[in-house]
Amino acid sequence: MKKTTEEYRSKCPLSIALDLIGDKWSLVIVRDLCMGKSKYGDFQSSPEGIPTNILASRLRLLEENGIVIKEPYQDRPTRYAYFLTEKGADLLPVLQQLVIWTQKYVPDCLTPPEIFSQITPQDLLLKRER
Amino acid sequence: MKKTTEEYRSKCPLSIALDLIGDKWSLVIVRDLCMGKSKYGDFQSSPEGIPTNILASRLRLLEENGIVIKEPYQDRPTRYAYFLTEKGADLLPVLQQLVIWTQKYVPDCLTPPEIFSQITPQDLLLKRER
DNA sequence: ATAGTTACTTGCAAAAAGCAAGTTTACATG
DNA sequence: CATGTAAACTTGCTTTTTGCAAGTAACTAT
Repeated sequence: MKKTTEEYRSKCPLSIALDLIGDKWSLVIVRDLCMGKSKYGDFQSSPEGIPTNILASRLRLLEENGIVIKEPYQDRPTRYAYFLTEKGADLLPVLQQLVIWTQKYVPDCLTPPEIFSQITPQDLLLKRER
Repeated sequence: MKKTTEEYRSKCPLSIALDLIGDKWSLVIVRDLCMGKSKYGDFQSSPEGIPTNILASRLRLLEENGIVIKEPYQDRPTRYAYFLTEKGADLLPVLQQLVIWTQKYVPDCLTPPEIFSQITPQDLLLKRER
């Protein structure tokens, strides 16, 4: 995933998207955020087993790119919970299409909770506000 | 991108999709195929400037994963042109959603040809048959 | 005969990923 | 009070992947 200051490979919107979130881990974190996870340990406990240094660096990059924001959820020590921004929530249709594709072509993959295919980016943000 | 024989990180359809095409280059090649490019040199000449060894390895993996097929377009020496399979063409909605997202959030990106947002996976395969 | 084209492969250096261990700050227990 | 546990990271190091440059093979054109 691209550091914010670097240049894009081209001005094609597809390649820019891949510069920003085109790696093996970023969208896995976004998926977890869509499913309501918000703390560091939540992401670590996902079945893919993301290495902790990669998780920390991806959260930083996702924040730099305006896809997530972090908010303190306690003091002493200050700990942060992570949430999707509108920009991040708008990645949901991308995730949904990826899931549809895999479901069609990869036999032994799981079926996500029904709600996953039904929610919209707005739903994710509304959940946030409550 | 995943070698065909390896295991997936999990059985989640999202992470499987990323195991298969979650890297910086695979979908750039799929984009070019959607736009009618088919020869090695066509992919090389795209503005992103894919390194030739990466291009060769990605075409091999995309073929192993059933996303592209190659067909000889001349003999002496035998040269192959690459085309999307149905599985590959069905990645179009993913690309379209990625483009919508970038257009919404990244100011100075280009607008793809109007046809790109209008075509369907079936159109790509029909084009093939002619 | 020489140069050019197309589609690659090979070798090597640089960058990124992955693993294990360590650090920090605080709470909980005996 | 000392020890242990937990959450959220960071650091160090090895392995893998990427990226660049150069080389190769099989023709075609001049």
